[in-house]
Amino acid sequence: MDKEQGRAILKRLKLKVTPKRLEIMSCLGNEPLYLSADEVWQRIKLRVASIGLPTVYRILDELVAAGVITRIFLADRKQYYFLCANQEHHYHFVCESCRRVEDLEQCVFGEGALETVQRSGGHVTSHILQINGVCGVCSGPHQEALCRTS
Amino acid sequence: MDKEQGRAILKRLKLKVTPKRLEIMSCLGNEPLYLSADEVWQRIKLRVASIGLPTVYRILDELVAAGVITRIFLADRKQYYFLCANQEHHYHFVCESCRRVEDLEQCVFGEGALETVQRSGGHVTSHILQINGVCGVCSGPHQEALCRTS
DNA sequence: GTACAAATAAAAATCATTTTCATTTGATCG
DNA sequence: CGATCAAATGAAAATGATTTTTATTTGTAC
Repeated sequence: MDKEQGRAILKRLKLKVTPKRLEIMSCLGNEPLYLSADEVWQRIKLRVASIGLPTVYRILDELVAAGVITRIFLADRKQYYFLCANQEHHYHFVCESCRRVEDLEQCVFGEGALETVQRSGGHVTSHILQINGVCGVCSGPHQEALCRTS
Repeated sequence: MDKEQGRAILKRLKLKVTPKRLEIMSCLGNEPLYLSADEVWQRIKLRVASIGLPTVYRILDELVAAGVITRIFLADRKQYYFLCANQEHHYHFVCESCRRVEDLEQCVFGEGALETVQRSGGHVTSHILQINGVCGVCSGPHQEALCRTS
């Protein structure tokens, strides 16, 4: 994710191309881990003078709403953000140890669920499918949780 | 869910049988909707003298940890709680309009996801599968969102 | 009944997130 | 290029769900 890609995405979304938006996209785009808003802020503060945390939240919300980044819910009630290069799959395996996110190749959202709802006249507006666990690297015998950030 | 059932559950969990725990289980057990901690509090306050909101949170956390009730995550960052009579299925369709929860008969968590993770040496510790939408009743032509609480 | 660990009340603290409002900045159009 | 205006931002404060702390009360087992 370079500046030009970021610029193109913002243009497509009809959002103004500002240095802070570019920095946030660049930050998440070059980061294999999911980050909290505060963590994004800490990282780009070094390069963008005087950006406030509320601005980070606003931009992250915009990008989530536009589908550019994914919001990840964990049990600590904090929200995390992840930019997935693969725009086709929307299911992730998130490692609770090293925070890396793996794409799940297969859509695991079976048809049965949709049918159950539709049969009774309802409709599905959204769903969350998130598989939590510990990835192969972190499960290795000698490096458990070694790659943990923070 | 009557007092005797609640008492049996607490005994099995090796938790003390207290009036407040019984009231909270009774409240959720007779409620077809998912409720916030505050809403549970509002309802049982009427019947249990002087129960504090922190106690409600503590008891709800215990019951979630024990698997008796389910925590529901919505976009408003509040946590909701639901007691599902069916202890066998763990997938729900939650109506964003009337807050009712429907059981999804079929396990929609495909094998593909598990295999992808296990092939790389990782393991799954938990997952969230929650389908949000509007149920058949609320989707009806003349009563959209009419049954919404609050 | 007694003893002791567990449960609770009450008040305050925590802290991620949002709001407000004044100021600045990017995009558009001449 | 400069003017214009809506959009974007900074800074500070507010919000509000949830948690912590500590002293007191209450189940439970003996």
